[in-house]
Amino acid sequence: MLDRLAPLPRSFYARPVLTVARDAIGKIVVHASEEGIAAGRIVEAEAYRGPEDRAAHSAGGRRTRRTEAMWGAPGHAYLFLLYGMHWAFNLVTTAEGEPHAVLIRAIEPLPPLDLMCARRGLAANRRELTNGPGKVCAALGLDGRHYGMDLCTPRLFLASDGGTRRPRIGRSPRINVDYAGAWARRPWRFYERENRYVSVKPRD
DNA sequence: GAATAGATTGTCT
DNA sequence: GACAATCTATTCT
Repeated sequence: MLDRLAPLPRSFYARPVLTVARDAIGKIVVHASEEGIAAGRIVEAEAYRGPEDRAAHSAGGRRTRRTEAMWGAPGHAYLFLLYGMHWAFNLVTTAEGEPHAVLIRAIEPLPPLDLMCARRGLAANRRELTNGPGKVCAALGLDGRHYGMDLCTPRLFLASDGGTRRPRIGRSPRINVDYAGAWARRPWRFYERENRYVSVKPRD
């Protein structure tokens, strides 16, 4: 099943970041590593749009070693370390020189589940498997080594599910960006309604 | 179910 | 030296 999936083209990422974030819901992330294959349906994602968006790492035009990937060409991976112990996975979007990215906050794991369960130390069908950005990276086996990786290769990519399931999409403010003032209240988080793997319960 | 504390490290001021 | 787009275990109710 998973081996029949083909990477979405770069044109998928080379669009406005809010469009990509919304369109990412229902897409499948695949990571094929030496350990094996792991994949899931994206059920929650957030858009970050520097330099004007004060919640983005690229806010105010910040361009450092850490944020460099955000400024690069669309269709690449931006990963960063949170709180010294969890990685977060983002899609670089829009165009080179525009530091926009989509944070993948939650996925619904797809079989085979054994590798993801082993990496998380949890039984299958536990929603804690992948209901948060750090958990997604742990389950998929993503970390700093994947920084800047091209998402249009068979190693790490997004794919369409072939339109088998049409997600009902909800919107809400982004999670844990209170420091960004008015920007924190923008509804730039997208999620699949009623999906049990969505991290923070939306109030809709 | 909600609230809280503690973990732990690369990056930037 | 402060801090971060978080997670987990624990301790409540």
